[in-house]
Amino acid sequence: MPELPEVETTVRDLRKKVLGRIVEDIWCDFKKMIKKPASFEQFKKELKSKKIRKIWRRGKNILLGLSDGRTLLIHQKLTGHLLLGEWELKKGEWEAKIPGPLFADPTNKFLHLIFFLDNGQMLTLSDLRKFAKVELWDKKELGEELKSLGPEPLEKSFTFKKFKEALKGQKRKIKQVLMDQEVMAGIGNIYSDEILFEAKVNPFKETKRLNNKEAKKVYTAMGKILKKAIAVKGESISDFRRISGEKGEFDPLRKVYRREGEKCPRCGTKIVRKKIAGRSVHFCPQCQKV
DNA sequence: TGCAGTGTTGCTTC
DNA sequence: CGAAGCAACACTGC
Repeated sequence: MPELPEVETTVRDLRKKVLGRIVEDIWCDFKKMIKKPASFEQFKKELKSKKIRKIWRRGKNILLGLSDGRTLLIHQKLTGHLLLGEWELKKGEWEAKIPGPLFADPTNKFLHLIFFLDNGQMLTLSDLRKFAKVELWDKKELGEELKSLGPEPLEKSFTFKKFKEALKGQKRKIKQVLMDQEVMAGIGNIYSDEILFEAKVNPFKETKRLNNKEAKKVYTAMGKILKKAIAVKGESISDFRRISGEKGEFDPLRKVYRREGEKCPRCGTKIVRKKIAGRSVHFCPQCQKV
């Protein structure tokens, strides 16, 4: 599940490897993932010969700025992840050259989209469940598209004061609010559980019932957990991999997510799993009392 | 064996 | 309007 730390990891890896590269050709076997422009042929035509000039992140979106001023937006959703391989020209046709160790990992074999680049590299999207979306936006439309996203949790400008304002008037439980991309952008199920454990706040806590001290703890834990996760290149409990195919190293640092029945590392109480609005939530019933 | 569980987003429903 | 439910999809585990 690529959330903010995984998307940030991908973006930093991409900057090192594909900045300045030119898209020579594109292959796709699941054209429904290309949402804009509507036709794949048009998408291919518009991307061909364009240079990748800028790479950044907004929430969970990967953004590639192109030499014609347009931007390629990739949202990996649940199981999508980008991988960097190589191609070679055989009998006048592109052929993907797949590094053995990378594609020996079963999560890396669901290739549905390939960008053939000008230096013999290929940037591919592996996505088991095929929920990922890819869009090509004009500059002025992109701003409109991203407008609904809330602030970036790690931006310096997202102060505790701004955080409290974002929580103001919320009628849902704190876990739901942290995961709402319009409130703040980039947090999903894994990191909301980990942040609330770190803050010792119960995920079922009604947001309006958080006192200043608790809100501060959630805010501080949010910064701490997200930065830590970025430093170790994200989690790989499920499908996420770095573009090299390597796993992120957050998994052993995970305190509660998917640890139902295991002992809380703080107090030894068994971690429980419950549901909030149809999604699983993991927490320590002792450390995180309502 | 079959079916619930997995979790992001956007659309539909209430 | 806001919140809940469900579909998009495919594989795993019970």
